[in-house]
Amino acid sequence: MGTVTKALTLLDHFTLARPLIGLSEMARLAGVNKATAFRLLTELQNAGFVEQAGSAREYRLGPAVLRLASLREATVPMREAASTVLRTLADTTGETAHMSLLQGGRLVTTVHALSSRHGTRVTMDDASVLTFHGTGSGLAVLAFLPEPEIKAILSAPLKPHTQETVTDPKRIREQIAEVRRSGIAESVGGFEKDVHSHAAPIFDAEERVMGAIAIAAPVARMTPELRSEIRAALAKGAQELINRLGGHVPAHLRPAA
Amino acid sequence: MGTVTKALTLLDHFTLARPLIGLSEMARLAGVNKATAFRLLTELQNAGFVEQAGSAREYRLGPAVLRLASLREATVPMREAASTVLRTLADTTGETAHMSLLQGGRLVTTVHALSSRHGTRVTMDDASVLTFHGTGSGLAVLAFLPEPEIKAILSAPLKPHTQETVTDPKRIREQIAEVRRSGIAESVGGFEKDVHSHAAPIFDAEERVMGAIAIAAPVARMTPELRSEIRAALAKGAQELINRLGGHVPAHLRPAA
DNA sequence: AAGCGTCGGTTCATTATTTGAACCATCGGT
DNA sequence: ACCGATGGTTCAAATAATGAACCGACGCTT
Repeated sequence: MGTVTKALTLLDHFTLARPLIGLSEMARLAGVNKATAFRLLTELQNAGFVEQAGSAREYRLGPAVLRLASLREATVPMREAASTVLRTLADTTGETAHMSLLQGGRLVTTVHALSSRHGTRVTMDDASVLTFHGTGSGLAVLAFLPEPEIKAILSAPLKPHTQETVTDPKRIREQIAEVRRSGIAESVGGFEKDVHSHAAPIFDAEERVMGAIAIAAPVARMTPELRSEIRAALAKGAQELINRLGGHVPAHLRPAA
Repeated sequence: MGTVTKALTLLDHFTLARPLIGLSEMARLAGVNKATAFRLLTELQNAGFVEQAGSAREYRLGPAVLRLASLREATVPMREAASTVLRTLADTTGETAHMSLLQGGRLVTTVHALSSRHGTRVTMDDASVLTFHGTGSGLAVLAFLPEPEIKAILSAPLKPHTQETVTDPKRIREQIAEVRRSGIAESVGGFEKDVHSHAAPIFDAEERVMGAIAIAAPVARMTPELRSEIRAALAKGAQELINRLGGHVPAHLRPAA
């Protein structure tokens, strides 16, 4: 692994749950020598990607990422496009909508929109990492990944998040076959208990899957009517978002739509 | 220079004016061998920091920066805090307000707020880089930087942006002395012609200057009344923002306020 | 269509950087 | 006073980065 990759990997260990990381802890998390971690963090710090916070000298993400994100958004206005689509989805279905994107082999939630129709709703955070096997979004993406990548993902150990998480590769294969037929993925309680999520894949200009949009509702509220409403809204929303982002649905999928 | 720093330096060459950069061009801009640029870009690409766009295979910033920015904002909600303060400033003064932050030795505009009171107004972009000598924000920050850094900045060649840009180190020294006295920096037409900008420094928890907030108005609209209104609003806004961000004004400055 | 310049990408021997075990000094808890 | 942890530093050994030259492809001009 190159040094640069290693340095950037360090940044992946910052999460919402762990926004501050000390030197030794970082070395442990990333599996590198403490001296190496120190040198890499120092370089990241000089570039403004991390900074040292407060008393314990722990590291956290720095302001440089804001500049880059601002530029990215100016170049590819994805957040903006997605958030209007998600807003519509959340409003029409009354449930929580979110978009996740494929980033370096992982699926990361990037934008979300909550509905205020119900007192209870599924809450979402941006920047959280989803699994391929346990979430609707994950299945939606997995179904349209190139076969070698599917194989790699399914042959690695699949951690169950809840008692209902499907971890048997064979059953997941069946699930993604169904996703390919219908264009919509579904997962009940696979990531968080009592959450029923539907998702539709998003494709880029080269017809590769780049992420998914999803709607997550409490299991208790799911009815056949809501289910078909959600699936219809998702299909429409996904198509619109793909258009806005300049993407294309693969040819072999279009007839079904 | 470390390899990581070199890789991150590549990212600095993406700007609003140049969001797409080809391999050879990047090598030229960054002053590295084409093979090196290729390897670094490939590593950045695998981490999602850049991606290859469209037909000419040019590179642009990737989606990974969005995740990091989202996390940074969750950890240090600076944009949010700043944008409410800037909103108030823009509303009370009727002019454009913006915040710039020190990042790796450069001053980068991070958030801005426009006023709708007048038909003409100064327009701003996020993520643009300001010079220390030609802008109000630059002078506000420069005045409170450690002496060695001031020296380094003033001994490098200072490019004039307009005919009115002050580039004589001696005169700049005088300007920042005045900034230290009053706490407010001022620059007329130094960056863009016909723009009169006022700025106040922002300090972090260790009393180091971390950036500035500024108000930019058309020269034609500047009157003694507006000027004192702006200076008062800026002083108040800066103090509030410093509080919200958990910073402290250096002890030797406080008596003056 | 031949020539030219540029592009993105690749190769490989040389070189310079990264690496990691061991080492400090410091801090908080027992 | 000790223990175990922390952030940070050192230096010889190992490894990864480097850059000149090269490739095929593309778009011009002649």
